[in-house]
Amino acid sequence: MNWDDLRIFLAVVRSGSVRAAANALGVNHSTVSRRIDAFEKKLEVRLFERLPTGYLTTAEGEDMLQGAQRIEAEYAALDRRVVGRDARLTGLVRVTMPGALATLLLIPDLARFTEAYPDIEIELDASYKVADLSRREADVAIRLTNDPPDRLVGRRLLKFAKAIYASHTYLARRARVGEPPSFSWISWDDPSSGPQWAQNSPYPKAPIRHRVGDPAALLAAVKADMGIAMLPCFMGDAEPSLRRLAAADPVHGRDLWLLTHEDLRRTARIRKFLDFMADAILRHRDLLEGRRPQPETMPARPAAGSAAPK
Amino acid sequence: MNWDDLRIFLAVVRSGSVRAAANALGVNHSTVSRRIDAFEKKLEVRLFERLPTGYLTTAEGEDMLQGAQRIEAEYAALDRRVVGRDARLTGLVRVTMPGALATLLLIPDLARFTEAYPDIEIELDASYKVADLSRREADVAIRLTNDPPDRLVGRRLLKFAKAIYASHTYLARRARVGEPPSFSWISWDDPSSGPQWAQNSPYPKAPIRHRVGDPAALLAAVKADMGIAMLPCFMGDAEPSLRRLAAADPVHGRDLWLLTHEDLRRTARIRKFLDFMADAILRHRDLLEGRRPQPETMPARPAAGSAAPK
DNA sequence: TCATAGCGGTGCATTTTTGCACCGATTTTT
DNA sequence: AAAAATCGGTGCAAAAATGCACCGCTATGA
Repeated sequence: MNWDDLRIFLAVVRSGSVRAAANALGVNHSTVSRRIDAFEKKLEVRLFERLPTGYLTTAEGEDMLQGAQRIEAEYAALDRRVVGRDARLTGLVRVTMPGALATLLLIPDLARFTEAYPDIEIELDASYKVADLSRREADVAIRLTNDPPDRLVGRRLLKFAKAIYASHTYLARRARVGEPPSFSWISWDDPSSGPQWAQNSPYPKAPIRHRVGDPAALLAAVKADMGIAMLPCFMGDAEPSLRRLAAADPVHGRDLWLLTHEDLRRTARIRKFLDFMADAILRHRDLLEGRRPQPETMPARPAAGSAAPK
Repeated sequence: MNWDDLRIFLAVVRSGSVRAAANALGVNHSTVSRRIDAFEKKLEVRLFERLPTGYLTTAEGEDMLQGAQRIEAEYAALDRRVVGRDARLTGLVRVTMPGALATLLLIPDLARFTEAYPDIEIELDASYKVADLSRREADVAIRLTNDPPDRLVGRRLLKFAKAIYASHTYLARRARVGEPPSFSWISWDDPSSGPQWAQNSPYPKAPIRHRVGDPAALLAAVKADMGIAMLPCFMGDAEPSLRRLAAADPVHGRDLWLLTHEDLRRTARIRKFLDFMADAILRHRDLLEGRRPQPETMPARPAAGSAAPK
């Protein structure tokens, strides 16, 4: 058996089509089609049904899946073992972090790192997908969580702050002195927020009028006077045209972690990257923890009472 | 990582050279050389030192070995799982058995099996190497043992008999009536026999004059009047020119087993083969258990006492 | 000492694998 | 209903892998 066939097999099982698998594998879709055909011929087993919408794994294919996954896990462990012993400051570091954090804050720090270590390459995944570090989908994760996975090691750097923001223009129009504010929410489709977060907010009566799935777009919407929104403080406080509402302290829902896999923590280039980025992020600590608000130019009073959502 | 690289790596570690590995893998030695070079370049690790006498695994290569072996074991299990579900009476069955048993007894039975099942192919390994059935070096083992491995399933068919034989001509020359016999031993270089077996035999004073490493050659040497030897009864009793000495019962050292791997026992073609060969071997039971001695034409008296070796 | 047998490595030809471009079918979106 | 986007599959050219034949080196055996 050519052992590489299983790698193709797994990609197709997971992706559901030869084209998606080809994308994941970085090869042409015709290659995947032919590799699966050859693999089935060799085993004399039908692994997939060919449908117009893609490949459907057969019962025999399902039957191979657990064994294939164990093999994949072993390859990943071997790979980490090899990479883990690399003492050189050269090579690739794969990094995953929230896109907004990258784009609006940390890209200059990444740039400084690559200048300091010209033989290290960064591959940045800012897609919000949760990378599997055991399979080296990423080597380092900068992640917002209160529950880091057991297999990962790293540092809890700081408490990540959010607050409610609006534009000056919006406030001038919607929050006149002596009148209750007539705000509406722009919400972020964030699965980690429950459906009641607006009701638990300082503006429970404000309706959710817009929904935006991308944090950068959310920021743009607030700046465009479309409503109020809960934004990370590093985003909101960096914009002169925006103002915090609810003069109370911002909320600290989750922590910001800097994580890698146990097997990679001694990899020289990864250690350097971790140390460098810990340092860089801690220099942004006040901004990230919400201690750099814009000076108030037009105060707004929130409704009495309720704590803001996480 | 191209997962097939590990298969090449393992073969080289085990074989000690690219040429031996190429033989084991069934490819050209230049392919192995290039594959290892490419693998090392990809990992940026030196796995082997190149010596004039072959490849020597480096510390980094040794470090990968256990992981690689686990991966190999998983592939083997997957392979068995796939083969184990094969309900057709077609395909290859790999069989291992002692060469002498094949050549001098069971080849006609194998021939009858392949006539009965024309779509099943037999690959016979009669090399005396102990095949690893978990890696499908063989699917079926006909094996002399008193300690079958736990992972294998099968039947203990019969007690395998050996006895001391000489040619008629030899006996006429060396065992005259009224005189102590002046025999010498031809021994088989069998690591499973201790060094004292001759002293524990009925002819402890007979010196070991010859050593022969191949059972077929041992038989030929006895027929050529070179001495006496312990032979399997199915060999000795089938030769009219030979006679048993020590008229006592032959010795039954080990049992004859018919074995396969647990995962393959439901493979249709393997079940058929096992049933067929069990039947065939049991039809040879009397011969294999030593109950078909040639009629004595010139009896010889052994020294009093000692049991024969296993 | 010399012949033989083993070894690793490589140029070139052959074979195999892969990518490209395209096809037709089906599903989804406008 | 039509356009667009997805899908699986395939002919042909390009790229990669492999085999063949050979080289030079070292170790072993006669």
